[in-house]
Amino acid sequence: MAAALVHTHLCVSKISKRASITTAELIYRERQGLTKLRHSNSAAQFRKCRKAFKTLANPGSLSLTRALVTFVEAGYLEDAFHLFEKMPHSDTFVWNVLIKGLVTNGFYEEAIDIYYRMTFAGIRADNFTYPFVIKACAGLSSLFEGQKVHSKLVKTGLDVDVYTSNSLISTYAKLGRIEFAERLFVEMEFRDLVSWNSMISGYISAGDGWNSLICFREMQLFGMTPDRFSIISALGACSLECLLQKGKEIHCLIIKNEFEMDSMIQTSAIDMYSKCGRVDYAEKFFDCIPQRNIGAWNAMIGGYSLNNHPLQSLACLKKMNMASNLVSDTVTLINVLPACAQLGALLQGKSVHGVAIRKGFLPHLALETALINMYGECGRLNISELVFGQMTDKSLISWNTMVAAYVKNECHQEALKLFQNLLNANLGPDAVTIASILPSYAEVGSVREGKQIHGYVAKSGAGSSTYISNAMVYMYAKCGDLTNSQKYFDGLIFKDVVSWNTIIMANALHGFGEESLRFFSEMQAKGVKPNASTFVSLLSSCSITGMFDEGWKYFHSMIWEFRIDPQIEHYGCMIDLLGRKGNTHFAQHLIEEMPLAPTARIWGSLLTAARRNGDIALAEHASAHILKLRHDNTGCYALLSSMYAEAGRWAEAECVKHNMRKEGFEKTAGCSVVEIDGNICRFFNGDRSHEETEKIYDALSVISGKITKFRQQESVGKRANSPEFHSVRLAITSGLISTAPGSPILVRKNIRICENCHDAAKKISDISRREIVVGDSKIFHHFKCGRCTCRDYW
DNA sequence: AGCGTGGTCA
Repeated sequence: MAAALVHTHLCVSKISKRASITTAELIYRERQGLTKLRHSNSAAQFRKCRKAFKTLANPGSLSLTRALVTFVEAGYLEDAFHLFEKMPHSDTFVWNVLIKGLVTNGFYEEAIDIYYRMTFAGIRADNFTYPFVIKACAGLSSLFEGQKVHSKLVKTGLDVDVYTSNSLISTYAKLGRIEFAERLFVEMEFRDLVSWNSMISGYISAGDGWNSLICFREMQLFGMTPDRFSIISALGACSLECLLQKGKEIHCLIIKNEFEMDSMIQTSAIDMYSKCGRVDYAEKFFDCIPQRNIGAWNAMIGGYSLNNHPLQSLACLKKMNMASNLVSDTVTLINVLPACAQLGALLQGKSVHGVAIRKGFLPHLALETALINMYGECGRLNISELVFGQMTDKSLISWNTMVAAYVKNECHQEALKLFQNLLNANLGPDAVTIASILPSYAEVGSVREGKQIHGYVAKSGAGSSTYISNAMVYMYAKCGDLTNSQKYFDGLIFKDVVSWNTIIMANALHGFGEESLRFFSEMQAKGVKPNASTFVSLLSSCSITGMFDEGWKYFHSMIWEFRIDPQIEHYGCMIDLLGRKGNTHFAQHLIEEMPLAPTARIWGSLLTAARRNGDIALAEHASAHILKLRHDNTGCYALLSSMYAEAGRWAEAECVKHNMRKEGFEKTAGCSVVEIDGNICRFFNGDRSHEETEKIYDALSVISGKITKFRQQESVGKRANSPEFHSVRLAITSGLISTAPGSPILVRKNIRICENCHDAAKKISDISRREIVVGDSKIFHHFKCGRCTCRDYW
């Protein structure tokens, strides 16, 4: 209790810094207060406040209590506090007024402290006190405090008060304990309209629109007539569950009850229609409002953003600024930012940020989160990071948004690091977090990390989502663990078309073409209709494993049997397939003839084909197109320069390297990762930083001796960038000497494996009698008995 | 006596 008292004084001093009021100060404050009140445009309040100040200046005529009420009503917490400390406060009423003032102004912690100070002073809290105290618990998100207060209520018998019970219902719902709210509601002896409304909105806090609507119907069966509160909540329930029909019914109720001029109902109705995906209905409703309030505008601006009409969203904001005297508030900005994000309109986004700063809206949790998202979508991660770093208050949503921003910009390492911080901060990841982070695990995660995230998926209950399950199947496959990917897939109770597409792609990635085809037949046998993505997986599988005839067969059946128009990705697969067959002319022809504009990825396929066929002219042609289309062309430059080098055209090779540096690109350093006893070992080319370096290099020299019989002499020179010491070989060797004989070795590499190492890996798999799996930037190579699943084309 | 419950757009 002593601690609570000390705390109270600290908190009080936050609000009221001075200890006493002088007459001069009073006059000053009066002037200040009066000016403020004039602005607030309330003549009645203005007169009252003036009277209150007079009362204070002239203690003879006093009604200090009345003055206190006036201060609290005007929101002058400082003055209220001064007065409170100076007046006798043996009366419950005085305390109640102060607590009310604190709660309505958001000083929840202080309100709770005053409540404890009150009980400590021996003043009995009454049925007027508790609704505020309970509301403060909700504001603090403190279930602990809430339950403490509740038990006190039961002890004093005040829990039968309908006001108090109603507050408890909504507070429990807000604190995530809808079952407590339900129990209270059921056990209430007398339920009024507010009780029903609290329950209806309580279900919405719990994210349960269905029960909210059931409650809404039941209240009518009990003879209660819904008021504006009930209607606003019911509309919220329709938005939550996307129930357009039900929403229209409630719209009828609005008309019947003549609530159309209620601005909050207007806002809710616009929101309901746009959340149900009918921005046109929302627009109609909006257009019929003669005097639009800021809420209606905000809902409309948000509705356009939500339904992917970013230009209309921006236009709506402009219209608001032009056609009305309304000014943007925080919600306006929060709603228009997704539109900037969708358009990638950095300039507009920045100007919104500017407005937020100028108007003093920051820091603001939701607004900052929207900014992080906008900058992330516009590719300005550094600003996202800056905003995130400066946030004084972060919610799980802000964390999720930052993770998603990293993932969107393919900064997977950063995403994983942030996710780790999130776990360390003891913020339980939710389904959104997991869905955002899984692609990063797929891109850079190890099998061990994959299993770790598997644990979080199970713990968070996110595994019941098919979306997340599919991402898990893909993640395991992308981490190199096809067995667990398969297992996870087999364990799925509900498999949608994406699940099947994923397992087909998973097998394609690992070069198991026949398996892919088998899954394709199986999905059709199970009655799942393939979609365009199914064929991307299937055709990729054909091209990766070189099933030429099957590839064309499926391409044709896609068009003629399944009536799916080929998209650019399908053409990409076919061009890969043609390239693999060495038919570069036909590949080029297909690019020219296809009805879609070729992308950098398409020219990349042609470039790969050119490389395999040693066709430098074609490679130059493809590269020229890539350089025009894409910004980051590190891979393209690297490939071209190595082709020139292989052909002995050194000057041109050097020229390409020069251009690359000129544009500010560095050749990506090759890096391979192998997992040994759950530890991740990372190797660069010629890396000597590993603690077992001597052992690894000794073993590698023995291996090299066995696989390159006549080149032995050369390697004495030991150039660090010689293929002999490429990162893949270091990783494989490290795996060989540190794991049990006969067990498979899994290595992942950030860039394409070079031909020399591919050849070496085949031989190593043969002489060591081990299965070696190497995942490079494109596919997984399963080396076994001197052969690779990619059949030497990648 | 006066202080009380539920609500929109994020």
